[in-house]
Amino acid sequence: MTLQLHNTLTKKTEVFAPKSDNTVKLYTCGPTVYDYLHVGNWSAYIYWDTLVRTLIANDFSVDRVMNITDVGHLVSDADDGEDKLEKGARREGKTAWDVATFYGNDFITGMKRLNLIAPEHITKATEYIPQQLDLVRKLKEKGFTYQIDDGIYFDTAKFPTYADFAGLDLDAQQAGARVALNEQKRHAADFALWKFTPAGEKRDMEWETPAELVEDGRWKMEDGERRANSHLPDSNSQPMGFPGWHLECSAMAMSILGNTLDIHTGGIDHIPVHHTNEIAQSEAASGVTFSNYWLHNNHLKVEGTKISKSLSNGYTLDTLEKRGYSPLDYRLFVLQSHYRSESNFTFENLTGAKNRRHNWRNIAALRHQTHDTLTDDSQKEISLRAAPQALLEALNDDLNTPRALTIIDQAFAEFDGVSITDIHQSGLGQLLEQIDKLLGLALIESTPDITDGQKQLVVQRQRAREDKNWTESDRIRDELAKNGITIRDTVHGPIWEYI
RNA sequence: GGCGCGUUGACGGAACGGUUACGUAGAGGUCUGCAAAACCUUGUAAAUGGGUUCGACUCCCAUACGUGCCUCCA
Repeated sequence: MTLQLHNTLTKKTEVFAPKSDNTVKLYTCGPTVYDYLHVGNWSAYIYWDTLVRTLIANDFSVDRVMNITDVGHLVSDADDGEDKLEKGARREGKTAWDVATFYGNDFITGMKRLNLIAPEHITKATEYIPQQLDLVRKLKEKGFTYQIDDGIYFDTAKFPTYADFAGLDLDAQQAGARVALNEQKRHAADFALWKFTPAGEKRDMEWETPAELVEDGRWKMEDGERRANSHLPDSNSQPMGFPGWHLECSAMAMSILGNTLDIHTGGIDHIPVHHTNEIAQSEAASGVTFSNYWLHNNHLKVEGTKISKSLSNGYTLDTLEKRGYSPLDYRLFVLQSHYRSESNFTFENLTGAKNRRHNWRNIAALRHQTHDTLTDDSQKEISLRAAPQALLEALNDDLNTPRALTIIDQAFAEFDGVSITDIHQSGLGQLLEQIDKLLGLALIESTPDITDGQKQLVVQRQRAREDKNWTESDRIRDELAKNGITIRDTVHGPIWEYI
């Protein structure tokens, strides 16, 4: 089965093929780094990591850009539209630059903890200001922009297919809007490409607005005074400004990957605004399709409700670890749900995933305790041998991770009650490699062999048991337990496991 | 107010117009030096009400509940 993906653009599940050659140009909307990422944020990156791994397993090479939004993303419910980074800086008594660096680094570290493959390009919005200004320039030249007091806006009416991607009914939305619109905007859906720093303010992050982008006379008043209610600064200075949030993704994606991407991924919440705007500004500038496939992950709820600051339910990786869960336990938890389904996080559910991973690790440890059997061409272990391919097929079916986990359970179930000498070492090893390759669970890395000394103890304990020297055998068992090893006594002999 | 999505057993969660999903947890039993594991058995899931069909968890309609978006929010 070839790879099929559900494409938001066509609303269908389609066979995937990159536009040209074998390289997949992939763009993933990254985080805004004004705070720690919570479990909901991470779930998206786990799903897109699975996409990358599936592409690689299908012999594609992947050229991937992920942005880090470190400027321009405005907070909600604020008519003055404060920048999240600037707000975070005030909260912590730092500059916006410090805040962005701190949480940006935490994001990179978190990716490693979750065993996520690093994108080829991780780009910060602040490092692509010239490219973003170029895009504004191009849009202005083509007549897609207009300027009002607080910035340069994209005129959605000039882009007739604006509402198509999300299936929006713009008139109905405008009629039912809850918040007063910016009176100067021509349409409610118009969005800022470039915002001017409000008059009298000094932002941590701001750049000079190139003169040719600013409509003449808008900020230079004849009498030298700035216009009433204007955000523009005094007459003699060039207006300072910063990019609108949507602009960065288009600018970075196109300047690195070219005008047309193969796949663009992001959260389901981005469909009506952010991705709609990306498409509009990108295609207006380039004249070609921005991305051939769009993939969207559904949201994770926590204890049945939306993750929100006020509920303090946005658990971080650190919170999970303090409660005794590895990031990989969380990774397995996320994979239990399909990326397009809404899922629910509870610690009870996370415990289920943790126990499942623990059981899997002990299956993985069997490879240290068995050997290739000479007569391995028996009828046994049929699904063990078929499992690596079945696993890939499950993921090729629109990243069906829940089915992939079932396949693993069924393959592992063949070891139940089987003599350890009947387990085919290389067959098990190949399956483990495939699991780690596709699902990033690090089963091999997290299951080291025990030491020679510990192996000796296992043998000694077995001898003591055969001599019915229970005191000695229990003593050895306790000693092993101190090192995190336990023994299962089976009819076929002892098997060690991690506690 | 407008537009959309969802509702599967204790919990999580798939597939499928007719066959045990699977996992985690629970109960009973077998086995066992003890323990653990393993093995066997077990609970009679599809929000509610209609409809289509030989047959629906699966298709259609309605209701209830939950939830998302409509702002430069995400």
